[in-house]
Amino acid sequence: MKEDGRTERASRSREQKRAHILSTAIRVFGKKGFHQTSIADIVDEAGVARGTFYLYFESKSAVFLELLDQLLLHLRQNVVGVDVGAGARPIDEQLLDTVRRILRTAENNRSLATILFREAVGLDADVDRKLREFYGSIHLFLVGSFSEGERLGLTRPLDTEATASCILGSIKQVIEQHLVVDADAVFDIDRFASAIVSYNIRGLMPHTPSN
Amino acid sequence: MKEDGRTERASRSREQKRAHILSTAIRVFGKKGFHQTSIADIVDEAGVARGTFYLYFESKSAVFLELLDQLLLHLRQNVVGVDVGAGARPIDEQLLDTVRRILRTAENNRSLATILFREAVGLDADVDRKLREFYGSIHLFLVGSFSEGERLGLTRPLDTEATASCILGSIKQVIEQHLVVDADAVFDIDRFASAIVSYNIRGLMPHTPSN
Amino acid sequence: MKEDGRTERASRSREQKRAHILSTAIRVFGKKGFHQTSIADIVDEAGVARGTFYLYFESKSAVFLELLDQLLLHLRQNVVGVDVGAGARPIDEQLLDTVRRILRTAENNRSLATILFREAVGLDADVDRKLREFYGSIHLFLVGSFSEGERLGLTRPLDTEATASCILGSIKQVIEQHLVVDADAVFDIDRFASAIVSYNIRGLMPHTPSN
Amino acid sequence: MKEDGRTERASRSREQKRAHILSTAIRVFGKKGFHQTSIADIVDEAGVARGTFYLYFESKSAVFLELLDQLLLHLRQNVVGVDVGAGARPIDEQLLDTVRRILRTAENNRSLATILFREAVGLDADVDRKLREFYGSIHLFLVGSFSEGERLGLTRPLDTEATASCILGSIKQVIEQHLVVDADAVFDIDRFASAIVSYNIRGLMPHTPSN
DNA sequence: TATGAATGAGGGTTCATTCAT
DNA sequence: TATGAATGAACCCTCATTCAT
Repeated sequence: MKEDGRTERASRSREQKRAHILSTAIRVFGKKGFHQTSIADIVDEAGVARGTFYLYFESKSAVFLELLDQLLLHLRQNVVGVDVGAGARPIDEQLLDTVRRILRTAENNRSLATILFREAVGLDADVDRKLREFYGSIHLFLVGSFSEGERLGLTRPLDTEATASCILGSIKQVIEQHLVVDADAVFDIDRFASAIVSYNIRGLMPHTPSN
Repeated sequence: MKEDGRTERASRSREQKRAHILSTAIRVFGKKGFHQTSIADIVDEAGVARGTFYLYFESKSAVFLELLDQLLLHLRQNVVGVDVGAGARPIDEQLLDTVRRILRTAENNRSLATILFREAVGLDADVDRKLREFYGSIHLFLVGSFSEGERLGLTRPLDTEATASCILGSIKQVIEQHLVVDADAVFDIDRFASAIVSYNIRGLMPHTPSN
Repeated sequence: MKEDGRTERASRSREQKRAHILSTAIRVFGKKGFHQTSIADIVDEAGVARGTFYLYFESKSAVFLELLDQLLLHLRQNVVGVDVGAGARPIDEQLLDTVRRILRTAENNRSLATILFREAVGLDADVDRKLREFYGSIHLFLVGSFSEGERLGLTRPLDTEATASCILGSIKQVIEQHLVVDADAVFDIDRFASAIVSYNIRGLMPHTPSN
Repeated sequence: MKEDGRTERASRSREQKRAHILSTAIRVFGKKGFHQTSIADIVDEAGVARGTFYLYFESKSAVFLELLDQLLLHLRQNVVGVDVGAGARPIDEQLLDTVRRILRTAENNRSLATILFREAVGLDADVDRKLREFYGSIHLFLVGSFSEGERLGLTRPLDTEATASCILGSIKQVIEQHLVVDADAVFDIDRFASAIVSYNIRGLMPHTPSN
């Protein structure tokens, strides 16, 4: 039977509908919060039947976990180490780029970011673990970078763990305050990225730059 | 009249019972989280009847709001400006003391802090407003301090708003990471306070200290 | 505090309400069958709120298990061995009494019996196990009785297991056919008890009685 | 016209597919029970699409009704009267053959028999009526046989109705106990048929046979 | 005929809150 | 004031059945 065309089309449509429900869920979760959002809210907004939701997602928690994964994946891709090789671009420029990418990702996924910052913790064991792993891996990455930086003389000696928390917290707070709380204000990525890097760099570098 | 004594005693007892229920609620919320905690959990643990709870608190949200108030009050009391007058103690020492007090308050109210960091956001409109006000006032205070500091030549020119978020985020993250997430580890207040201040000061000061 | 009276009264009332819901459940299950009965049916008929049901019973299955226990207990109490001692009443009279008691128990709990015969099997693992245990213990008891009877020369040599099934089946079928299926007909206990015993005895006795 | 061939083939295939689904349903119902079996279980196991099921059967109940019909037909064919004419084989041999055939039918359709005994009653009105009719007709047949037997002096005077229930119950219980409950044990047809007939005959015959 | 995505009524259960005692 | 039984709205989820392709 030559059903490829049909199957393929169906498959495409399946993907689309799944994506449609997922993006609706993101929007609604972002607007009302996880606990305040009922399956009814999502399916009403998405214009599908109650049961349809369960064709694509196992449960309310499952869809949340999925959109969380999606955001964490985006963010992870933007956290990269700096290139310290000869001929590499200046470190502060590299850092600026990284922070910019992170902020841009957050801005492009404002609903997701809102969810991440407003709801994600304390939801359920799976979500908690996932978040701990995510922040844990970022934390670990920063700790490693500081050790390396110190070895290369790029940073002063630091309490690497505490400092990693400080930097992580800086970025989180900027996103939370200026993207999530002040949801209606424009989010000036360059401004905030510069401020973060400038603030952080000066706190890390062994010598004050001449400028 | 004997009435007075009775009333007073009753009144005292009323306050005590209220406090008893409140502290029980703090404990239970801290252990299980807000949504996972039912009124049944609280009254069972407190050893009072279901209805009694509603004699002292309007609702589940109301009790949460109250314990939130309690924590925010504690914290607010510890955020004080530095004394820049002649003969004042060195600024970094003053800052160190402030951060120490904040961390100590968090440690002394670990359940409350846990709730604050894990549950408070996105709960309901009242809680949200209260948190926004709290962080907003801290933020404002920091912005004001930076302006003043800049005027006095104590800090370099800064994006005051963004930098305020960075500092706030640093402290929040240290508490969240090392007090809430690593709940079983010892929380070395002096170490973390030093790290925070050291990290922040060097990022703020116009000139690198000589050491 | 002298709350004994209140507590006691409350306790009594609690028992009564529980019994009320249970008997309602028996009636409704008996009328509509387990699967066709919803919690809504029971609480509507009992005149209590949905949630009230769950104050007294853990689940729909739990209430079923409980009423099943109740009936099996009644029935078990009526299955007793015959007294073969000197001066004991004639065996057939004793058997007649036993069968009469069983049938009477079934009649007095017609709804329960209906449920037992119409619904109980295949419902869920717990129920299944309980029924298997019940019939198994009856079966075992009969097998033992036959062995003993054979030893005493009271019965002819038999395939004890198969014969136990036959007798058990006889009684079950009489109840099912004449109490459950012909629910509107009068259930003449004496007649059916006599028929069962007469039919069974003659199949078991080593010698045909002279008449 | 080639049409015929195609139609015939299609028709054959239609019948085959129907039979395939039906036998799958029997297997699945027998394994999991009616209520625990979903349409999804059946179509998955059968390897057809959900909608296809409804091309061949009206509903879940309808397919159950049909497989019930199938089993009842098998069983009905095996319940035949004894030949009392001159030169006929001994009555007990004839009865033994009948019981053997019944047990063999049950064994050959173990899934169906399991369904019959574990699920059939209380399912829905149609099934109930069908079962009542079936057992009613067997019952009627036995009652008639006893009347005839009494007239011919082959049986003692009996409460024909009650006794018919007893015999029916014996056979049912043996099947239920030893084929359905002890599903893993070997089902020794000859043994159980002998036991049933021996037990029943001696309970029915006016005189003890000389052996 | 065959498909399988879509439907939506209906299920059992929970729990914050009320209120008669 | 204290009690705890009672309430019932709201929740998440299932699944027999339908229907566009």
